[in-house]
Amino acid sequence: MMATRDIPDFERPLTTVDVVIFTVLDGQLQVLLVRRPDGPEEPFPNAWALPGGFVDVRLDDSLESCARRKLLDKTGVQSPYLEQLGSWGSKSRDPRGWSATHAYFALLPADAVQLKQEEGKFAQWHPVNEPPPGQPLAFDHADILQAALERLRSKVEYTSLPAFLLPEPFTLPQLQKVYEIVLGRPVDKSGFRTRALAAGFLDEQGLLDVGSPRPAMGYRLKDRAAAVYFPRPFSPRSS
Amino acid sequence: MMATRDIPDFERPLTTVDVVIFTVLDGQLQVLLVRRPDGPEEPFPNAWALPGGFVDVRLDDSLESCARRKLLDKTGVQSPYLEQLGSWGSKSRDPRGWSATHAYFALLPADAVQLKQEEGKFAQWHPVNEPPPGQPLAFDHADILQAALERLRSKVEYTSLPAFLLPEPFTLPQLQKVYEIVLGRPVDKSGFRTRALAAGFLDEQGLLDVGSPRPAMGYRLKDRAAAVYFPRPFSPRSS
DNA sequence: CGAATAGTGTCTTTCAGACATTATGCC
DNA sequence: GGCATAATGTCTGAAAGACACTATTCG
Repeated sequence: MMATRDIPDFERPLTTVDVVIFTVLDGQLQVLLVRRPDGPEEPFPNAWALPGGFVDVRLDDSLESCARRKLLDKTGVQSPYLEQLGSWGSKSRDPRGWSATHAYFALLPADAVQLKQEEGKFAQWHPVNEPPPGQPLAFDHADILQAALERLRSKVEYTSLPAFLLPEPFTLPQLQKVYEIVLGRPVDKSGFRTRALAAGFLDEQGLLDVGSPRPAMGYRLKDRAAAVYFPRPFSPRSS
Repeated sequence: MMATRDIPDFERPLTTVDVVIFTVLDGQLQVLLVRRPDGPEEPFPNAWALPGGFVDVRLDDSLESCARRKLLDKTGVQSPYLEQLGSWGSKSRDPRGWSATHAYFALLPADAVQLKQEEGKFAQWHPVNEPPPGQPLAFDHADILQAALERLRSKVEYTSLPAFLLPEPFTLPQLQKVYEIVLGRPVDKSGFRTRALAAGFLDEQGLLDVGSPRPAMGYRLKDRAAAVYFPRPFSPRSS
């Protein structure tokens, strides 16, 4: 390595933040995408992309606050579950120059979201299993989305993450459904209930009538800031 | 969010990469630290710091190749186990300005390292349990080191990561020792052997005499590039 | 009273942890 | 042959998965 003695005089990389925002809507896991602006000088004009953009050193105190700002702008949600996913940086990922993006992923209940339509820019939910129509995602956002999905699916096996996708209060059958949606496979009811309750992240909120024949107990999270880790992962018995 | 239509005209954050390099030496988990340069304009002069520095857009194709370059510079090691840890960015972490660092962590066998002493800059191994003498670590490197330790200790519970800390070939008792060093607790021999062998990441290399009364089977990794995940974590029986 | 969903009980099998035992090589 | 370490065997208890059963509400 050469001089760290001083700030280097060569070009600084571009610094951006992107947020992968998940929710469950219509029984599917969905991700929020925005359309890139049109224009001859724009990278990936009109393509769908993850919400994000440049770090603004005048507005943002930190990477995380930058991510929260973008999240608030797009969804109106103040404090969803938010975790850092990783960073992607190379000289080729953005045609405008050497760029590094810091990716976050967020989980929130669909009903909390007020999609903002500003200046002809559309934010829209897309099922993660159906690629958005038209061109592929802008930049390396397909890679980032893929990584976010893998992280989510892997953590769902042993954490309370899916609870952040539901509006409160929710019932255990509803929560189980979300686990099944994210995992893509059925989950045993009895085992699920035992584990979820034993993990101790739920507070009872009284019976809840959700339209099914028999009302079920409503629950809310004890702590909407942090996920809870189960001692062992869910796993179908390997025969 | 405002204009992503164009590259913003305000200041760009500084972009750096730091590497947390672990090895096992003298029966302890150790981390490689370097001394910050001295000088009136230097941030944290003379303090110990993680090896790292600015991304050089002329030299580095990507964040990872930047990390590998710094690793090679400091240790001479070409391809250790390397994984991204996360990023830390804020306006206050570096007195020189808004800065974002991309942290990686690397595992390597101590004997592979040729510590380079250049221009009076010292790279030196430090046991992770003993804070280095003098001032605290530069920047937020104590936080980063802490995060790396947590990541390592957590992954050791259910992956083959410790194998990357040993020179090949190694024996199972040696490997078990490394697990115990990183975990900070004893591990049952029988269970360890069963799990390690069942995980299928080892290749037999013939008997190895390591000075103990009875020679033990030597092993090497089938794949030095990737860690293997165990189906279930190690865990002492919770009585 | 029947249908549909909520919630509980029970059985079985797996498997990790604990610990005892055997195997091997060296002095 | 004894000692130290390597390697394997055995037992047991905990717990997860599978599935059957009971409970509750509504029409």
